[in-house]
Amino acid sequence: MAHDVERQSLARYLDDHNLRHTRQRDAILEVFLDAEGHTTAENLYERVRGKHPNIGYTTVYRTMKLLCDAGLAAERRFEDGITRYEIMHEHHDHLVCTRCGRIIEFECGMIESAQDQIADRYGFRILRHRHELYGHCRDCRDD
Amino acid sequence: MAHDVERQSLARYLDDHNLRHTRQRDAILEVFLDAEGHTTAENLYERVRGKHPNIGYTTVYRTMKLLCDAGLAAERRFEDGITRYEIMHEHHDHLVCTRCGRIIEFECGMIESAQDQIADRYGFRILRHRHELYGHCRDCRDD
DNA sequence: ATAGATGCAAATGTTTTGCAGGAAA
DNA sequence: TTTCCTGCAAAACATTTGCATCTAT
Repeated sequence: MAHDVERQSLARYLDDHNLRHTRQRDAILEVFLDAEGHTTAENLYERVRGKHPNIGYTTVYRTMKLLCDAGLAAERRFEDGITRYEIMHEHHDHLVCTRCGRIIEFECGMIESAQDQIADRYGFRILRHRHELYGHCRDCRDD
Repeated sequence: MAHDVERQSLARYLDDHNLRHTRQRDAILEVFLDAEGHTTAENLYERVRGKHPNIGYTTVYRTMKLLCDAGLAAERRFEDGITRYEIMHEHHDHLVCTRCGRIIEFECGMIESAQDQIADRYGFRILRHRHELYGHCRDCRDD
């Protein structure tokens, strides 16, 4: 069965926190993992509705928050103001195509260490950051 | 008289676009320039009300949009979801203290060129970016 | 049996829009 | 006097909350 690791991970988190294992949580986790990308609450909602026509937005939002707490998902908010959820994995930042909406992940050690230098300069302690490059992807650029 | 350059700059923009020179626009520009920082609409609204008790939020928002179009102001939206306006000047990014709300500007050529390299790698054309470092400033860190 | 979860409707909070009256050119 | 502005109230919009009901344990 696919997504077995994640399901177990969620089960463990629920047990550890005295939370309940419900069919809605299962369904949302499944749909979230199938997307494998930067999914919106709306997209999740519509797709879960396929299997569970009565599920509400509320449950989608609450469950995604739960998945974030459980370390399975991460919230991202780009310029359009809509929250997207991605499957949690190593640290990275994003390129966002403002034409087709494509989101590309990148990672750059040079930038990370430059950030640390800047933080030092100002006596600042960095807890997290947000670094997004907006523009046109290979398929959308005109030049 | 202070802020003379900016007032003239606005006047020129209004003339060029057949827009009107009103006392509200004057007042909001004045209050915006006095702040010299990353001001919210709420803050502007409250301070303009001191001189013009009847002014509405609508006018603040519309005027700030105008000042952005005129190249005098720039909009920034950090993690708290509230739009802040800063006086337009050379390109820079921000350190944001999540305890006291202090905002420090920084600029780093090394990061800029690293970004260009990343864009090249993906065939991406960067139009703009957002780079924010969140954490605790010198006065707020505990370690 | 009971703590917790769900889903609807209503609230939230910031920003935007419709519109009737008001002011600049 | 005509075009643009203003300010109020209401809308927009994504997300959250109150609450009565349901369900996992």
